[in-house]
Amino acid sequence: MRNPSSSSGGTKTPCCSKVGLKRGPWTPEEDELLAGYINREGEGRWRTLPKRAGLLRCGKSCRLRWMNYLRPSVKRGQIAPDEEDLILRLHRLLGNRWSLIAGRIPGRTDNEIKNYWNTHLSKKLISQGIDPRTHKPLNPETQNSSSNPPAKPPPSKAAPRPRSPNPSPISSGLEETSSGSPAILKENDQIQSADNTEAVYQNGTATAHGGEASYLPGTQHYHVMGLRSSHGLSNEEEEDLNCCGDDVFSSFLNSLINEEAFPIQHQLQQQAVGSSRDSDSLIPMAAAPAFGIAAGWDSAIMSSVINQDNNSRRANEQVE
DNA sequence: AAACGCACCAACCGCCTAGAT
DNA sequence: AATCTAGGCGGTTGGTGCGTT
Repeated sequence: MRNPSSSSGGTKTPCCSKVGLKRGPWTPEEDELLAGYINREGEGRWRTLPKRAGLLRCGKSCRLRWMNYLRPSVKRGQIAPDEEDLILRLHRLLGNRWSLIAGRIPGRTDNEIKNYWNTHLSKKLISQGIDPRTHKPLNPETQNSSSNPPAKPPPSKAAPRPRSPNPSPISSGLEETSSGSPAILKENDQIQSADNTEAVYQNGTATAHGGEASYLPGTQHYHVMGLRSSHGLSNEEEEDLNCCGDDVFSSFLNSLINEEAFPIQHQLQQQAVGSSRDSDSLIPMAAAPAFGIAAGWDSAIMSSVINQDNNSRRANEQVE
């Protein structure tokens, strides 16, 4: 499928030097070998798994095949309307954190959700005049006339799907500031929000001046805004989080996901927009109102989702 | 019937982080 | 502290099928 020698100059991981390894679509025989081996021996040690299982594949390829296709818990078939709705809501809150989104939709993989987003939902939003990245109206004028139907027609069919080698810097409103630089909070970092609310991240606690105080215990080195993976928490930290309010965070997220939360959000956003000239701020709806609140929401959301992610992973492990 | 273009999605790539040494 | 290894993530690619011309 791809030319192995085409990798450009950068450092190669051992896995990338796949000399004599098979690539491309998996055959039923390979699937059987892989599934059979994992059912006998369990997941893990992906690098050496192919050899032990008698496969001429790299470990990454095996892992991907198992995770996205062969796992018993993977749900096949069409995305249901309620799943689609959930994806939309979660994406509005989380941006392109596909694995986190997938963690809240049982049986769906991050790859599947990512593909579905790129091929269906982003187009759907565009056709509704909504920017799929920010979930804001594409045409600023429609922002002032909220009751109007989407005025922006979808781009012509000729518009190619995004394959740019230099994708837009805005991958997610949650992790980008209006200047386009990642908003990754470290200890004592300060962020100036659109409404001049200052947020300070101190010693694992995100606080806000001029906004609502918030908390996120035990995440000193975690990317609160620019969350990258779910590995930020040690087991102890996870336990801490679990014992001090996973349920609260989870239900909080659920309430954000649920329809009834959005009127409040919208109201707050209107206030923020009204007090800010930066109406193009990339902070998404969930984070737009006042940064102080947003920081708390983000933290809560991230925390909740991380735990949900871990919980579902544990559940999956138990099932398997 | 053939050629063409588009949409879909499985698979790959590069990069990052955590843990081990 | 530095280096290595493994696992995981998001972005991107390209094969394939299907509809249109």
